[in-house]
Amino acid sequence: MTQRQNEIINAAIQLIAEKGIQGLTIKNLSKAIKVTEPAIYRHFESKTSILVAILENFKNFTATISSEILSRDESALDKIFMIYRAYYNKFTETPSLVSVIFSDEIFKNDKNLSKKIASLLSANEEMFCSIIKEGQKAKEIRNDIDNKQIALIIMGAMRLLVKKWETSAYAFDLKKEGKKLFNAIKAIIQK
Amino acid sequence: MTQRQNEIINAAIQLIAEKGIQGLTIKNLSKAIKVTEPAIYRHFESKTSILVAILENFKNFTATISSEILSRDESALDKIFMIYRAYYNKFTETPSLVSVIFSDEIFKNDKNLSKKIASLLSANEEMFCSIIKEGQKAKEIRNDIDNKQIALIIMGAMRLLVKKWETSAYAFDLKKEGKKLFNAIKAIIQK
DNA sequence: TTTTGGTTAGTGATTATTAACTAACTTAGT
DNA sequence: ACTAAGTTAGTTAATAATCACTAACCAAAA
Repeated sequence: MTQRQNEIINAAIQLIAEKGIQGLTIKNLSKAIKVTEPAIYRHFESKTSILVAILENFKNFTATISSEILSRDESALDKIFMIYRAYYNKFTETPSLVSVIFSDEIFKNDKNLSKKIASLLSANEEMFCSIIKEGQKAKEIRNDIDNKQIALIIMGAMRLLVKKWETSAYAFDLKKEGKKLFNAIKAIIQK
Repeated sequence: MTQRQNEIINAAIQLIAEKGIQGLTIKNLSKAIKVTEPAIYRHFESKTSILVAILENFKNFTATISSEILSRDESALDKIFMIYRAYYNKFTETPSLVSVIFSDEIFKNDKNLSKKIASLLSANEEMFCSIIKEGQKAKEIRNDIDNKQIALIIMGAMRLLVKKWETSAYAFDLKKEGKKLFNAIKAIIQK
């Protein structure tokens, strides 16, 4: 990834966040980084490959944090909190990323892309499920509810909080509200 | 709403579900209902007004069920379940609606539209919050967690379940899984 | 001297939308 | 009952604008 490629990717994310996928045109993109339209093609072979790069970028992020957190010797609830925090930090750093990652709409046009985002979501789900299962075995998390249901609740709440943060135009402190939410979830699921 | 207008709206929802907002073109739409492109304009003055009609349609649905359910003399948990069920029924009836309603991406291009969908979400949130508050007063729902956090958890889980149902190409029984989820949430939030 | 990263000018395809026209049906006046 | 006028819902043909993308050229850096 060259500097210019990163610049293009960031501008693309920004554009999607502002105007939706229909706002991501080569014209808008080139205007944003102050070059002419054909200059974009010196750095990406097509518009789709820009979207692929964005997705690949985020995939790297999730792979890194999940492998790092899973390997640690912490309690299940602590692991969940660490994942929460990692996401909130990332989104606080790059708010416009939310619009891209939490919207499969964007990738619906291209089958290749929609598969990619679906696998991202399911990988995340599996991670949460396995952490919860462990927590249940260790009698840290309540056992009367299926781990899949708990994972659904945890992921769903986080996603909605982030989505609300986005629609509020990032008006509140995501990290702070995220911590509040985690405490509520902790109270609810721990044994 | 004439019959033709309804036909157009349904075709539009279908198209969005299949190919995303970028698949919703007047050409595709006219092909779907087997008329020429200009014929569409005999029934809607613009493409945007079709989206407005879809949103208005769903707004009517939510307004109807919420006024109906809120007026009943039921426990808070029962009310929540009835809301859940009403949504699941609606989505089971018109699966493609999910892609439209749960995707603000689609309406991001137009400020008027994005405001509409945001107000839909916040109206829903307020409804859940007030029901939960009542349930807390009646000592039916646990009091140690803020009603806003509980609303976030309830709505978030439902949204994610529906979203998963969509990405699975409606592969499982939404009503059945919805009931399972409700039972889990019930166990978690009741006093 | 070759490579890198830009430019100008243009491609064909597609976009939403409009103009002009028409057949079929409805309504009102005689 | 019959005709005239108007409405409805479609058509063909065309509009300007925009889309992603390309060819050919150029200057500066390696």
